[in-house]
Amino acid sequence: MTKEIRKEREREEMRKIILDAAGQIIAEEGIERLSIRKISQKMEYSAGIIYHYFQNKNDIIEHLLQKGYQDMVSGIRSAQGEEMGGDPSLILKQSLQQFITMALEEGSQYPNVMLNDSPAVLSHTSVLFRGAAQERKAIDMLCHCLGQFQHIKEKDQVYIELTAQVIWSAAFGLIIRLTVEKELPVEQREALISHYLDTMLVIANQS
Amino acid sequence: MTKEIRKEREREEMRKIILDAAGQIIAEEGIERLSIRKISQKMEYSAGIIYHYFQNKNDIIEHLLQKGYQDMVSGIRSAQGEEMGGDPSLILKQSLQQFITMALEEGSQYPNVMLNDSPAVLSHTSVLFRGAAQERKAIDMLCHCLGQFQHIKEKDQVYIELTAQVIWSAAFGLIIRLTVEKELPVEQREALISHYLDTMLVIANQS
DNA sequence: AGATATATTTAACACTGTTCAATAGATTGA
DNA sequence: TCAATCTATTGAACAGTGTTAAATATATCT
Repeated sequence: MTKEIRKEREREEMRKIILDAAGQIIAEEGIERLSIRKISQKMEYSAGIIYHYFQNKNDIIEHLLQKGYQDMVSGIRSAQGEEMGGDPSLILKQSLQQFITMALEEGSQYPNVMLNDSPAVLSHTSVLFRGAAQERKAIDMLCHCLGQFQHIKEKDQVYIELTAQVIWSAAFGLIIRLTVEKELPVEQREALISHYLDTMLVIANQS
Repeated sequence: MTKEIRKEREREEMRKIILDAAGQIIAEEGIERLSIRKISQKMEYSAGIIYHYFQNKNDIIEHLLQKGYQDMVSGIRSAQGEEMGGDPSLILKQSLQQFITMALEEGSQYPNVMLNDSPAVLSHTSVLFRGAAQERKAIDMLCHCLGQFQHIKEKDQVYIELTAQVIWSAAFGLIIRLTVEKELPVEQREALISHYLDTMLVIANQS
């Protein structure tokens, strides 16, 4: 009995070793330079073994992204947990701010993982949506937040959902933009984020 | 003299042959399956020759994307050219509608070129921004359009630019979303686009 | 201890993008 | 027209890729 548990734990440890090695390589050279052989080399194992722990290279990348995404969602959640007098505007603003900040950090920590500008990558942007049961959580949090605005209370659930989706998509587009356009000066980045937040508040505050 | 002209024309013809072959392969199998050897095979030339006409594989892809982007911009321009009584709301709505429609078409015509969900691709999303002097044109058109709204007239140029950027980013995020989430039912897609358009109009119509 | 199952390595396969010396073809000058 | 020059094109090679499968080592169980 306890054997299976230990075996499972060892298996999980090995998976972590692989993911860590991959994450390190991505951080160092970018995801487009990630290769199975490089991972195995960094792990000091042979290349073939990786396929006993992951289906393929994509599987590895998706696991990395899933984790990044999870961090972001829990980041938002903690932002919503903080006391701010129940003011929905403040909560919304803070949550979106937190989301964008974390996404951008994630994207510079694993440069070109969340999003990328090299030939081999923006591929994985998709995982932000596709793989992500986490995404649904984030949108639900947005819906809940929107439901607390005065004028939105009168609308139906579909309206709230659609609005959340639009706000969410807009955040996503902004993040891609800021990730891709590396040469954009800091003050312009901040102005853009700030204007985005203001604009989303306008949307939330009036029909 | 005329020799150089003809040589240049032949060179351009060869480049077109390469681009067409590449575009065909992408349309058939997706960009992640595009390879130099496949292009050369479809052209019925050897692989090496391609490097006499393009620097590398990316160069080819960027040329394809540049073209797609150009089409989109001129699509918006023609939408703005149409008569609609000078109503800025209508013009804005129509332009954004046109942009989204064309981007989604482009993305299904060259599946996974403009955007992609496969491991190897969303890479090229970047070109929508990076390579694109065209993008600036589109944003300028947006700014011009926004400048015609009553309450925006009073704001400064920076405000207009930022608003245009936010609207643009939001469109982009929406396009990615709709491109990636292939399984989303048509009516939901349309509801999302429609709500996006309404929301952008809200932004344009009040501060 | 031997048998069984699992972890790991090694070697191979079929690809990839890219480069470069060799060749074929056209263009030029004498 | 013939040789020389230049350019387009080929074919082979290089160093790499993801992935698979048989062989081997290691641990587990009877």
